[in-house]
Amino acid sequence: MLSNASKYAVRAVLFLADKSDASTKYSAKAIGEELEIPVYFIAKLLQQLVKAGLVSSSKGPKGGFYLSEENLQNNACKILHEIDGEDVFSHCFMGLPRCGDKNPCPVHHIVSPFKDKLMAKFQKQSIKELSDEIDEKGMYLSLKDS
Amino acid sequence: MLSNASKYAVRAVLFLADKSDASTKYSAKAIGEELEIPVYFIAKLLQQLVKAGLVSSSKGPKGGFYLSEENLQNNACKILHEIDGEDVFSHCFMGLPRCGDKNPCPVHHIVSPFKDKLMAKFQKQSIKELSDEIDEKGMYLSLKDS
DNA sequence: ATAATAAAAGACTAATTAGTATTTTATATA
DNA sequence: TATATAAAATACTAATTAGTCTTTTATTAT
Repeated sequence: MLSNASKYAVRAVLFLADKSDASTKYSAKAIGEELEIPVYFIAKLLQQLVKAGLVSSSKGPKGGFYLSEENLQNNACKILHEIDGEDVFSHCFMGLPRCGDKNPCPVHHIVSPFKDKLMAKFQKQSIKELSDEIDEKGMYLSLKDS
Repeated sequence: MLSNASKYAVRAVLFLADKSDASTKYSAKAIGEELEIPVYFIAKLLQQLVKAGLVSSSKGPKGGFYLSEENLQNNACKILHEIDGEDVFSHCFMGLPRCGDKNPCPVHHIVSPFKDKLMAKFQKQSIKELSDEIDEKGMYLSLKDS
């Protein structure tokens, strides 16, 4: 459903949402190691997100990636769309072309409400709100030391 | 989540569950065209399932693929496992290593019940039962002519 | 100024998944 | 018994995804 790339990207962004700000930046190396993601890979992904205006960065010593206040107002869906393309969630789980409420595949009635719930998480909440919820409810972006 | 291969395979098997029996067989060509699946591809997949004992076949004129009464007693999960390997559903949706009830990723509480429901479909029901339900509830395996 | 740091850019390689084509073997039927 | 049919076996090619590496550019601090 999601590519490794977009999973990595979302985790990295949520990490930055929690830990970074304009004066506390993280290098690709630090992020990759913290989240157990290949360093060169997450570097490339974050650069792509910077280009798309979803993440902020600065070069040089004390540079790195971070989320600005504006970045925090975006929803997580934008990350997915930027990395995996616009139709990440639109394909039928069983691969049935033109599957829908009127012509459901055998698992449409299970998959459809699941997608709705995911959308509520990723689309209706801002990254800031999602990140706060992750903190409150004790969810994890990394289990490196657990 | 599922590969094209396993989606194709499940649809093909459910098609055979509905339409075939020991005296009514379908060629790979017929199945591929009916389900809008690349013919050579579904041929190869069905051959793999025959080898695994999940589908039956006979060669020559009037030959083709079909499901025997024994084949119908299997669950659909076996198809998925045969094609995509044993850990199709076990990976975390966000790619978090060691995600689980105790250490949930940000969408674990949404994904986990979804997986349970899918399991109930694919693991607890036989292919026969699933196929009957598809008939009853008017679900689709193909929308070729809709 | 210069050295060190870290992103940006871009060019790769590797692995996996998807799909196609060819040859061989078995079997029904004419 | 010859022919046509269709699976089985096998060997591919193509496309996508995953991951790595090198060079360049900008910036900070010494």
